[in-house]
Amino acid sequence: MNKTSDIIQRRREKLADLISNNINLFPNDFVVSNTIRDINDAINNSPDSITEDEPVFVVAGRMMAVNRFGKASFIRFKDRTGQLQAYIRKDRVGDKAYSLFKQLDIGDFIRIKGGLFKTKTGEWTILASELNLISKAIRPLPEKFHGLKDPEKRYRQRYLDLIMNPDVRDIFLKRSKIIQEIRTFFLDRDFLEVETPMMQPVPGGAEATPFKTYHNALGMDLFLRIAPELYLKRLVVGGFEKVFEINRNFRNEGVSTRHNPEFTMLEFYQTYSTYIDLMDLTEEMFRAVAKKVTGSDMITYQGNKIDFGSSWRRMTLFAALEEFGGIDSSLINDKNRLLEFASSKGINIAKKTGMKTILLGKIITKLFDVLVEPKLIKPTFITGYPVEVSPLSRKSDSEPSLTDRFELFIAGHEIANGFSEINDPNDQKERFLQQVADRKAGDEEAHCMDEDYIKALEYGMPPTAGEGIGIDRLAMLLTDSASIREVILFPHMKPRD
RNA sequence: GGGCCGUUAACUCAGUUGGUAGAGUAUCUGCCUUUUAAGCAGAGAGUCGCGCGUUCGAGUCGCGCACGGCCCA
Repeated sequence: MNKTSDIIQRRREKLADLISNNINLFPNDFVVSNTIRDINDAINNSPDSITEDEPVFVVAGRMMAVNRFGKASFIRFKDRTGQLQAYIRKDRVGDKAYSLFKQLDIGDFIRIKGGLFKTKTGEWTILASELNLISKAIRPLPEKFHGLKDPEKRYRQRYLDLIMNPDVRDIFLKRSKIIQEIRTFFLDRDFLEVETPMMQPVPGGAEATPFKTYHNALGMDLFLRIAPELYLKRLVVGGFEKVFEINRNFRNEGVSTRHNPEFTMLEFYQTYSTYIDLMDLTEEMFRAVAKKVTGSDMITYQGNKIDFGSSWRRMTLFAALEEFGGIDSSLINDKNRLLEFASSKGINIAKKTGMKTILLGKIITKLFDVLVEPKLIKPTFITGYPVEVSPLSRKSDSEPSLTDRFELFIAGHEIANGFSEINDPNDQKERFLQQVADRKAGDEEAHCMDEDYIKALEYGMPPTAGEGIGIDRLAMLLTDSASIREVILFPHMKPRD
């Protein structure tokens, strides 16, 4: 690592040579007037009026390939908008510029001024009348044909991945577009975009282990948020009747192809509606975003065709357990028989929850995770979640042991979670107290009491429904990515050495 | 946490039963004014992830560790 490789050593010698010839390797006074897109537009719009002399373009970009002949060269360079070939002739740019050009390397940034012509093979090419070095690369880029493949290097040095692999670049362009389209979707429906605390004194809104930090001046512990939920609902109390936030959550758990310790979540809340309305809204939003981003409402994910166009199946948790998990409905309310069933399938529920007495709801949702979730390939809303695993969801009027809640599954992944909110402060307080008791009983991910949130509810919150959608997982679906690391620019990695 | 796989030149990869470390691209030198992974001739470039062990001798065999990938929990 500390030993300079041959190739970099040679590059450094070349740099010293350029410097001694008074070449500024990092100038900052060159005007760039055009993008490669401008040039392509000109070619597409009026190819017949183009000559070697006009129009004249001034573009800049990173040199990606060079074919050198004696006194002329073809190069390929790219900017953010595309890639273009240039032809550099010694008799056109002059002896001085050409001898500088001969010392340039793949990876360097150059500026070219010139008109366009078509080569023998019919490729539009800029014919340089001026050529400048505008930024020098000291390290060599990976080889052009095979590119950069080593996944570790791709994640650690994402910039190289982005330079070398257009598919990777495309994924992140799509990710950006996904977020932009979501934002547009909600703004168009009169939602207000807000930002709520990332550092919270009481971590709430989800079952997860938080990251802990410390505020020196205030002399207090703070937690990186595991969800924005309780703050967004405080805003609903405050009169923002439709709010959304797209931002990071942090959960102190392992990394996998589906989990990164920080991930992006969309949460939104809308008054005077129910979880049923949100299912409809969710379908509408996914359809709109998929169409805008991929051009179609039929996507392919890891070989599965997934239809975002037609309406999605809705079924209860119990029905799903019966249909996909092979669990007879007579078992659903019988803890012991369910536990027997679980162990017959090799599922150790006690180990998973860490609790002395295991709640029925925990057993059911764990069985669901293992037996049903991977089979829900087509988009499916699951409803009817038990109260004990839904401490922020409104109890169902018809069946108070269940809640007005759904989760959305696509391609075997949980994508969204939504429900009608509890707006009765006494009910919410009881639920928190039960969570505190569960925590005492060994459930380390149970919710904490948030007195301040109860106080807010006591001022009155209108009937509201809210939902969270995992943006990384949505991005995985719409870019056909098997791992969450492929849709996060800088996934967390252990430092080397 | 467990299992499997990977780590060799700047990049992508070979490397046989253990016997002087290989290729392509890239780099450097020379020739070349329409190439498309340009071509021709020549050259340089390696702590084989790290450590310990076995052996006359380890990229190769064994043990441990690190980092990464996939799968399972």
